[in-house]
Amino acid sequence: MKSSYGQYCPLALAVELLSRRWTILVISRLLDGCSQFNEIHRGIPRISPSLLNQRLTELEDYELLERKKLKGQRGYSYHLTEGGLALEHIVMDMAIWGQHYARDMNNEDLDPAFLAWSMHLRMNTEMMPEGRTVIEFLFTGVPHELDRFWIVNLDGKVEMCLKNPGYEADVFVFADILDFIEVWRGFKDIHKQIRANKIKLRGSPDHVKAFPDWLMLSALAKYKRMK
Amino acid sequence: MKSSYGQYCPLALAVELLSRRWTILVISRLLDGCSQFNEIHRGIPRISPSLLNQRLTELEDYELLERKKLKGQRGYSYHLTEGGLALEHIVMDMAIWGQHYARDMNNEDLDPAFLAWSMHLRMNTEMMPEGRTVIEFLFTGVPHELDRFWIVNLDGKVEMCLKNPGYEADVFVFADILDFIEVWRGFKDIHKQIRANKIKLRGSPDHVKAFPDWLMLSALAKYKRMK
DNA sequence: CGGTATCCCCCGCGATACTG
DNA sequence: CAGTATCGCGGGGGATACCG
Repeated sequence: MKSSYGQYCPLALAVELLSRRWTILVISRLLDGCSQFNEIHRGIPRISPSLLNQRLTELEDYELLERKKLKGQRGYSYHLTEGGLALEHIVMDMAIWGQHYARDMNNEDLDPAFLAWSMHLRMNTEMMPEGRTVIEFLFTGVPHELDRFWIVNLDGKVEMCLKNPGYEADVFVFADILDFIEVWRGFKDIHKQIRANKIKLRGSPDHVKAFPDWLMLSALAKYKRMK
Repeated sequence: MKSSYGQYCPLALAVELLSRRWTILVISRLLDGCSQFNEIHRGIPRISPSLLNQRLTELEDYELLERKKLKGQRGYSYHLTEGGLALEHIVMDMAIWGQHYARDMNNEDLDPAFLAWSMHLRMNTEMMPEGRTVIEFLFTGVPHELDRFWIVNLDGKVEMCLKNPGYEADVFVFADILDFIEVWRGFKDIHKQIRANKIKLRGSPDHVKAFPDWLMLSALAKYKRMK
């Protein structure tokens, strides 16, 4: 493979693999515990299946990943090896660095599918009602096909839906996607944004009041932006 | 720039910049204290000047790097900003990870120019004679044009030469480049390799005896290979 | 020395369709 | 669902020459 740098330097050897497009993101999903193909894919919606498969194969070739045949169903289960797991603190530090210092977001970066995926992993189900709770998000500032999604909590098990799940929503959230993501990333305070009418909630008063506590926000929200 | 991932995810925003070819290596040289163009270039011999300049410009655009006009001479002085310096532990951890887990070297990775550059930064001048000491390395296993280089210590100031510096060498080192790099990286013991005749030294007995102590080896040599 | 400018090739990647 | 296969393009980057 000609991504090589022609140097024995350990940093160059590391970067040769890690700097391939999507690779770090794939590893990040694996570190998050995703173990099946489509599970990984949902967390990286914009990679093509063929390229995802290629990346997984490369990681396997480098012995950072093992793929095991699943019993009883098609497909494989993917798990990082010791070498892959050893990347955890590097990937986390890169994410924190990104939160601190990476460029500002622009409109191209506001993929709702990824937001939905992130959110469904970080709902504070302890604070949510028992049984089924359905939240419908309706965004402006995104293409029509992606302007809404649903988060469904059923007794602690949270799912995301990009298509109408068929249940009536308990809470509706209206916002410009940028405003919402700024809250999600910890740049703005949700209560202020609600008061400023940047985020509008509809539903029963109890639910609407409780809603802000249902969101744990991005795991990186606690790291403040530098400069 | 279309290296974007279409995600607001801080990790994706970080990787979008950091995973460009050569970028991490450029940052690494800057972290090592290289501040001028050709100084950086010597530490990354295989990048083309135009691409190096492009990478520096990108880092500047992302405000990780400042270029200041030099007074009294052409060119600029390059310095990492706070955001760039904040990458230090990430880059170091990646290098350590590479030493632990990256793929094995092969013949394509054994660039003598880079070895020379690495060595001249890590000579133990305290252990070397006063005045001028010239070491000539002669390697097998590399293209003829690059099969020798010189390391010159003059009272603690070490320079590397890819062309004959004109001084008679005090010590000659003959080795296959792979054998030598395995020592340099800490995979093999230099004394054993000398005894096994894998590394041959010629010169005055005092110099030959002292030579192993002149090398500090790679800064990563202390990290042992895993698996 | 310290960069710029140009040219062109190759292949990485995106898109899409397909299959068990 | 869990991947495979194919195809075509765009531009990233390698090589090289140039310039003050």
